[in-house]
Amino acid sequence: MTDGVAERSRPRDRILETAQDMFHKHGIKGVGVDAITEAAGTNKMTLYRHFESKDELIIECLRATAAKGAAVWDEFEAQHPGDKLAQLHAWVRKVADMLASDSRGCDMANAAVELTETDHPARRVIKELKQAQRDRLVALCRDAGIGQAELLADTLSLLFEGARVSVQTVGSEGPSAQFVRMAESLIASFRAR
Amino acid sequence: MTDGVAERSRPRDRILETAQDMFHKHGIKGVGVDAITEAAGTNKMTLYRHFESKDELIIECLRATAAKGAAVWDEFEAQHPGDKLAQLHAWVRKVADMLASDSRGCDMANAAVELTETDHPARRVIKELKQAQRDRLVALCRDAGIGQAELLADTLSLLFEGARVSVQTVGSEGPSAQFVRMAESLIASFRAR
DNA sequence: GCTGGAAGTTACAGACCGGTAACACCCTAG
DNA sequence: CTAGGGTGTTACCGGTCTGTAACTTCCAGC
Repeated sequence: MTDGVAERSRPRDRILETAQDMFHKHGIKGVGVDAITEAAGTNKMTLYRHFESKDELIIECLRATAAKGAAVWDEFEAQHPGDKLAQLHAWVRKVADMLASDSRGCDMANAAVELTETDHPARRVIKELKQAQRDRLVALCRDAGIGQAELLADTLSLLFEGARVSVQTVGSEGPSAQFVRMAESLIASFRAR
Repeated sequence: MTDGVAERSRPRDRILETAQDMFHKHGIKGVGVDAITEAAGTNKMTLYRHFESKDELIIECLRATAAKGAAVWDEFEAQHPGDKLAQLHAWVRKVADMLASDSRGCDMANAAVELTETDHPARRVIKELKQAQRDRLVALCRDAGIGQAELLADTLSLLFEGARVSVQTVGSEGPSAQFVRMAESLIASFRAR
């Protein structure tokens, strides 16, 4: 039987899960490794047996978060098999849900804000993952039969990214409240070209 | 004669200027008060004689940065007196300049990412300043004779915010490179309605 | 020249940080 | 039963952080 937050899974998994959650809520520099291990029901030595440094843990967390995001895209395909336009609209709704239910924005973007050293090992990972996200959105737009797929995907990307930041600064009643309307009318106008 | 970075102005002004610069480059949690005072050519005691805490210094820095931003808007008015549409286009160009010349994004947004405590004193200041920014953009759009001024301003706000974040994650060659094209075609389509 | 306030200096308190060493424990595979 | 690897525990290192105390130095206004 699992007991509450920290499942009785293997320590490494608990650490990774807990670290993702705490980094998301309190920021990377706002959480120490001691706090993570305590919340994960383990200890610092065990963490350092599985991750060679906090930086590596950060990277693994970002990869795990991105993998969860990729899984959501797979759900779109499962729910609307072959219907790329429906998948695009599902993405818009999903984004709106995230904006309404979470006020801490994108972990990768937040990490990029916090980790200012240009040669920080996490930065290239962030760039890779964000480019993969963008590529997937471009492919979706293209496969939905939209002409200027790159431009639409980039525009939607910026709206998305901006909305997640805006929620953090002025809350979900600010400009981000109009995200669905903006995205839908954008998609419509690109389809009309 | 001023010697390099730290002008021979009054210590409080030097601290404020230096702190703005260092917070912007290295993040709030990435800079200690000792480092600020040293770079400002003064010392920690003097800082704490002028600011009651680091948090208050942060707030003053945000206000100062916002004031500089407001001054840019005044330049638009000076360069295109009465021509609100030209001022809107000047804003678009200015944003593009910022995206190309600075890779560290908006200080207020970055602060919101770093200061995760919901009751942090800086958070309400960030919200106030961001709302003021938004209000000014709405007014500009409305005075430019655009019908759905709020919606256009909110859309431009999200594009802007998203572009500044995107520069931090994937660089200035990513989606943010299309900002001008997106903004201009948006303005055109709103004007056509 | 004197005085008073602003600024500089040194030292320190107390907390937290990432990371490591040494050792005890437990549980499973053989 | 035993061996060994994964895990837990405690203590510690060296460094950094915000913030303060006590004292000295400087400089402008009178």
